[in-house]
Amino acid sequence: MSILHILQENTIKSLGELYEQSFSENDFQVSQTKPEFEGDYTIVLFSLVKRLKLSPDDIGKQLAENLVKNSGYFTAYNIIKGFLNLTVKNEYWLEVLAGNHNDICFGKHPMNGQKVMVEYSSPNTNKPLHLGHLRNNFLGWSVAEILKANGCEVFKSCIVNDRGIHICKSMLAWQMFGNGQTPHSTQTKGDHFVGEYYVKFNEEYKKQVKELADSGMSEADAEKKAPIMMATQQMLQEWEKGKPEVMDLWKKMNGWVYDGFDVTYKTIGSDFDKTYYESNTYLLGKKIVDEGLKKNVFVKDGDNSVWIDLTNEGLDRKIVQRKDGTSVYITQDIGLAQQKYEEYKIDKSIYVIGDEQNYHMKVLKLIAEKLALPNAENIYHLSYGMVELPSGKMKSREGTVVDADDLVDEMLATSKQHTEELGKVKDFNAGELETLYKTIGLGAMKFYLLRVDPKKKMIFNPEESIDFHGYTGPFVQYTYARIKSILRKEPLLPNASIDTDLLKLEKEILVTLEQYPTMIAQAANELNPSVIASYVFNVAKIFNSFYAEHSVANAETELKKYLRLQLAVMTANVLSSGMQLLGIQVPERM
RNA sequence: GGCCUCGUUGUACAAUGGAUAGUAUAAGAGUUUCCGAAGCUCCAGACCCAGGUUCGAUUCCUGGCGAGGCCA
Repeated sequence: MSILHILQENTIKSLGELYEQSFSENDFQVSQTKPEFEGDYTIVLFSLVKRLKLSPDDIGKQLAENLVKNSGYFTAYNIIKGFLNLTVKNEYWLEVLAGNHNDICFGKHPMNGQKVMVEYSSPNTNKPLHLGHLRNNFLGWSVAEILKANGCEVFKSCIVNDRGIHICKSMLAWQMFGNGQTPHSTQTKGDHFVGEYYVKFNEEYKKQVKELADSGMSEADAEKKAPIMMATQQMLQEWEKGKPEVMDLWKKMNGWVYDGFDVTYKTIGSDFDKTYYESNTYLLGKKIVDEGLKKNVFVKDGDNSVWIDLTNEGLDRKIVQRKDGTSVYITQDIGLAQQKYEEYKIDKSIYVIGDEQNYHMKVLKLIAEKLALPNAENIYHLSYGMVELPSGKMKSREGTVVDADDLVDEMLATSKQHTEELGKVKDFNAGELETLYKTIGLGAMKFYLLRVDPKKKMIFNPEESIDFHGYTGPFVQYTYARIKSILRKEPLLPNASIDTDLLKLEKEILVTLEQYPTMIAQAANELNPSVIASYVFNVAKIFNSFYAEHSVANAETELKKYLRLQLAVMTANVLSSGMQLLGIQVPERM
């Protein structure tokens, strides 16, 4: 139990004794004491003033006296303008340190029996991954790890959008312009290869539309009547009927794409416990429509299309099956939601999907609830904002989309350049250097994309992300490597006793380290890795400022040296653990 | 047109309704015979506007203005 909880419980108890009423933790606020004041934790007294009809000073004084006398955890207090600052006894902090400094699992919570699925990444197979996918992948992976650390059993899943008109576009363009070329024959990564034909399709399409429009056809008609588009529509129908040549082509080209994706996923560290393919799940929609009609959740219109009325929920009437009997995305998604539950018996289902789908996901959840799917209320859309560049928004039409692989390459090159400029790694061999560049480059990118609240749109600045100064991944990695270096030179040896006199900065490190379990719980609760990112950075910063002034080597006494080494070990463990939750590689040297 | 999200220093990000609105960068001033200066110390700069609720509002509510997204 953290000192925060201890303080809350004792405060509730003390208030009860003093004023003979019952209190809860919502009746007052506890926060960490600001550095410029004396004390470790602060109770804000204003919320109690009205209820007790006493002045903040009186309440503070009575409460503090009681806490100091009875709890056994607090040694001193002061009251400033309605804020009660309490000092926790040194023995408590030293016990935390002695008991946990060597525990590499410190901060992680025991299994709680909850099963959670995190669906993320979810690519289309007609083009390669881009910058937006990177935010998605890093978020999904990190959230899954954070939930595990918080005690959940987690299944990572991915739904591959492997069918539909967009795939057929690439396929048709390859038939027209491919000349039998393959990723192998052109030395191109498979997903990029297929993506090129998607671009070629659009170029040809635009050309044909313009020709038709020039010959007098209306713009709208031209868009429908362009031969290449009609051929694509026909191919989609043939695919749905399972025509062998089309299926073979489809399998071949998707295979190329998967080979490409595998490489990217391996580089960025994404993995999945279960991959779903839309080609297998898109028929689940039909089952759902039947079920919905039976339960009178859906209604059939005169033209045979099926609808759901969500006007009472403040939304629209929404179509769930077209008049030709084909299902729409939303119904397929509900079918898959049901299948996930049946296969894994999950308590909670998290979808990492961009915020442009907020409306879609709201409807999905609502329909699932109306159909009374198990745990429908525990469908959660982890919505994230778009990633923009300093130069502006990414627009596929304008060709300003940043390719994931290209960006990763750029990050590796930059990390190499910066590292070489510093010239600190002369004793590294070629293999170690390559690993290091990857560790730094990817660490920089992950930290930068995760340090922002997921809900908010953000600007990704590649140059700034790989800066070794400031609020960045490399700074945290550097701090870790530096601690490991100190510990190599001066290992921590067992010692019977420890200095009980703490410097203010030593205590600041301890207070911060002790909060790690709370931070994991908060990050899991909010599904927000930025909580961990800012915490880890804070730990690194405090460590640096402390050891700049108070080195291990020059410690005043042996007891001080021992204490500082213990602190260094615990800091390294927390940094390492936190970086792993963010998917960041932990360098022993850099 | 309807619905949703967001406006915080030059820039990028924080802040369960609480202390002097944090942090990082860039700008300015220091700091390497000292365990890693990829560090540390100091300095200066911001809540879109107008109302309302409150002991107290960047936060909650209403209305503007501005940016973005979704739907037909």
